Amino acid sequence: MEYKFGEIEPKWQAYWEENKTFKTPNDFTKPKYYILDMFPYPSGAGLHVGHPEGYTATDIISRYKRMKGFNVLHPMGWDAFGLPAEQYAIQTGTHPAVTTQKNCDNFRRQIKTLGLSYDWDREINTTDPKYFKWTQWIFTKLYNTWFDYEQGKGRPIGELPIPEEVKAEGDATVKEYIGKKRLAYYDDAQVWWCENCKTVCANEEVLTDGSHEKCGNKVIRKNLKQWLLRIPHYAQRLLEGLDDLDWPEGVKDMQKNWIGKSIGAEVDFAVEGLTESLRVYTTRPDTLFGATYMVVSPEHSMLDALVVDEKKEEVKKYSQAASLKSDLDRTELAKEKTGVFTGRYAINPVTGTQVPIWVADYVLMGYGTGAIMAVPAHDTRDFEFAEKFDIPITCILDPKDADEETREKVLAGKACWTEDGAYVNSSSDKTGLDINGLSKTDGIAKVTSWLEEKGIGSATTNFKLRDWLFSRQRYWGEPFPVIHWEDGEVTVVEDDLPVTLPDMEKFEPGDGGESPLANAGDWLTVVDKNGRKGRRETNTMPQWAGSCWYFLRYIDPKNDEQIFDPKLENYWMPVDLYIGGAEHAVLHLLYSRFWHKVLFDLGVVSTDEPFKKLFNQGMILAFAYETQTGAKVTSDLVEEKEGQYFHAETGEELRQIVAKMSKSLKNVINPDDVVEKYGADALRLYEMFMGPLDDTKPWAENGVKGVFGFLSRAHRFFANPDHIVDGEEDNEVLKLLQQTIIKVGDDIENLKFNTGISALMVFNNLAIKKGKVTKATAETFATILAPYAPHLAEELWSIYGNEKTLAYEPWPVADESLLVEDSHEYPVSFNGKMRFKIELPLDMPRNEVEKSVLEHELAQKWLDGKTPKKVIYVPQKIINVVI
RNA sequence: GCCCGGGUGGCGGAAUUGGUAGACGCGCUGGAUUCAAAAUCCAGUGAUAGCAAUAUCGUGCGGGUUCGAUUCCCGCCCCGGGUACCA
Repeated sequence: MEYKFGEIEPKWQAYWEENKTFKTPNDFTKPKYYILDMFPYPSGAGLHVGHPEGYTATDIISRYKRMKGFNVLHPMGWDAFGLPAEQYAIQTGTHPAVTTQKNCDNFRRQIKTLGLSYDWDREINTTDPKYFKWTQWIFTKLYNTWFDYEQGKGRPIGELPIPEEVKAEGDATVKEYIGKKRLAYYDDAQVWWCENCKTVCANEEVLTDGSHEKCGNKVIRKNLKQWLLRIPHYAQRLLEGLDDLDWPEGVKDMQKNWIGKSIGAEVDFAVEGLTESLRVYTTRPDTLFGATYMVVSPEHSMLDALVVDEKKEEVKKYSQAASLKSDLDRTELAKEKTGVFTGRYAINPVTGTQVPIWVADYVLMGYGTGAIMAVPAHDTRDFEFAEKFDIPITCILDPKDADEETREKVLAGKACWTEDGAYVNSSSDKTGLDINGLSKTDGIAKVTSWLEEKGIGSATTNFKLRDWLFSRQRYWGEPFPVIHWEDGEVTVVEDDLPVTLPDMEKFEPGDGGESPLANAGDWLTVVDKNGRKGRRETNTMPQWAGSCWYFLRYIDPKNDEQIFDPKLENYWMPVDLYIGGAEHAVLHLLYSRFWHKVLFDLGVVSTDEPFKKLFNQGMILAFAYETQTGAKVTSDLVEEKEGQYFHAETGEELRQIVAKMSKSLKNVINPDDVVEKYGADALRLYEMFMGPLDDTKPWAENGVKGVFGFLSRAHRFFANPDHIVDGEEDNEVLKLLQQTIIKVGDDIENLKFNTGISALMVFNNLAIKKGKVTKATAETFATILAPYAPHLAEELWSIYGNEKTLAYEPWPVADESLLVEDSHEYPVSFNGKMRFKIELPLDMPRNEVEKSVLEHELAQKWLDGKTPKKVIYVPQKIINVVI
């Protein structure tokens, strides 16, 4: 009875397709369950084994939930705009649409061979004009929305109150005023530019080392007119929204850090010889007594006014040098502080003393006010700077808990102390402020209210989150529905969407940051009814645009009248479970939440957050091999003998290590090959059996053989009518079956697929050992196997004479009465060490339990004549004798 | 530097309201089957000592709490991820 997966699997895949088994009806009478995969970018390389990991997990849950009576929405689509197709077009002249179509077809074919239960009638593609019509539509909504801080929500731009003084200035000023409030705006921006990709990229797309996350090339700064989105307006909402989400804490932390909320105060320092004061932002207004100098960033707007004549030349030189430095030089490696004294002094408002104002590039213009008060005694950066330039260091926090040596140094201004301490030197007769003896919280509160009374400061909140750079110099992306008119007006087109891409033959980007669309001929030019000429926006949207909202389109993918039917949205949203890689922790997931909140405020969607529960699958790595000296050896040159590894040519013994799959190591696993050799069910099972879903783990072909063995044994046993008998089921089998039903179900609910499979294996082992089971048992086994190995399960189900698919058979309910025990085999320990076991009735009174244990012959041995001090008896758990 | 996550057999990994450490699978060893091999089946398999029954040790390291700690607390070490002049 051979396990012919090569026949079984295509047969059932064809059955599901022909019968539209997984078509999802909009059946409002059933409870819904929306389970979503992060849709892939269909690359030319096809699926790798990382894709099916998440897809199998969601498929198992989908199949399980259907059996539990839910109406399950489980769709798939393509995030198909993107660079590779465009680069291929530049090289070969093949239109990106052609390449994309081919790749999508290949991905779909591959995914179908895995037996995943998607509703293919809901397939979407971000490059389809019928799809990106609505991406553009959302862009127009962003453009026409402003954030009302009083109500804490986005509102239509028409509801924006215009102040009288603005109105008085005329239409142009009103327009400008409105433009400054829109969530999408077009402006000069200092942007990250990747010379390799010839495009700009968002802050979030630049890695820590200053390289572009797409290609690894170092990015540079450039000034360009670009579209930006005012995501910081939603910073507070995005932060608060995280609290109620069932997401991995790590991802929430990453988003929190990225949003970077800090609470502090803005303080105005009077500047000697100027009427204008210098405003700084600080999180520690209570350390004002220790502020011995100030720093403004080289880009600060007041810099010119601050610099005294004799310092002009020096400061100018310094600022120019700073502007030429890349941000990388300014932050990453250049730990050595640099700066120049402006020659000007400010007055410390709490001490009334003079403090010098410096310019230094360790202060960034983009955060706070671009100027700081420096407290060198208690801030590492300020301390380094003050030491280098011999600026006074005043200790105002006594490190009471530190060791004596450190404490003395800190008090003397010879060391920096950044922890808490007791205020010293924190009072002034001149200004009357005194915070000595207060706690940190009280100190901050007292100084802040003192500043507020004097009208020179106020409590302020700051966020690290910056405007989102939203345009790219690419061809293969959503065109902006935007026209730049010859008279300088910019309009956003709201009717006649979509704006489609022009057909082109050359896709090279222009020099100096011009999109390929700048050469688009007729497409470029527009004339309005008054004869005014305009030029279409030539930048396109970033790849994130299409993925920001795709989960909404699955709900009603063919609707040409609306983005979706609100009734359907109301039923299906939010996404109940979203599974994908952790690499999207801040990018896609933050952008998506932002758009969703705007759409929520505008009443387009019914939920404030799109994804109720999020889960990250771990990365799949592969084994690689290296010599004793650490030289890597490609996998085709490795031989395994008796569990050890040798170089096929030199015979040298090799070490097995774990590494990312890579072409250079020749250790890439192609799912097609696995399906060919072991079948889709084996691939699915192994992907889940490897370990916890969220762990990073290495692929091992022997592991695939292991689960393949399980499927073969299960098939050999359960598909053979000789093993399926009538009559009463064996008690042991019956009992284990109930336990397995519970275990497999619970493990699916908790995404612990590896142990669920283990339970199925244990049951299979027992059935084989017994040699026979009843038909009822066999059918139950097929049912609980189905989410994991659906092809084999359907096969068995039909062998038992069922004519319909088991995809909608109810999940079995365990008969818990069969699991009730009347006795328990207790482990008996002496001083915590397990020594022997004893079977005792559950209803035995405590004193009799103790008696039975102590009378046991082995107990005499361990007691060794002594009287036990105490006997711990935990019913149904253990017995511990303390001697 | 800071913030997360993690260290358990030869390997992937089980087990946490504190209660038999090592489920399940791989690998390995022995046996059955075979002319032989593959495949399959059966048995064994944490380390050390012992013919064995059995004993001692054992969940990164060092302490602590407890009748009892992989699990809780304190202090370290190592690995992975994120982030970094954000005032």
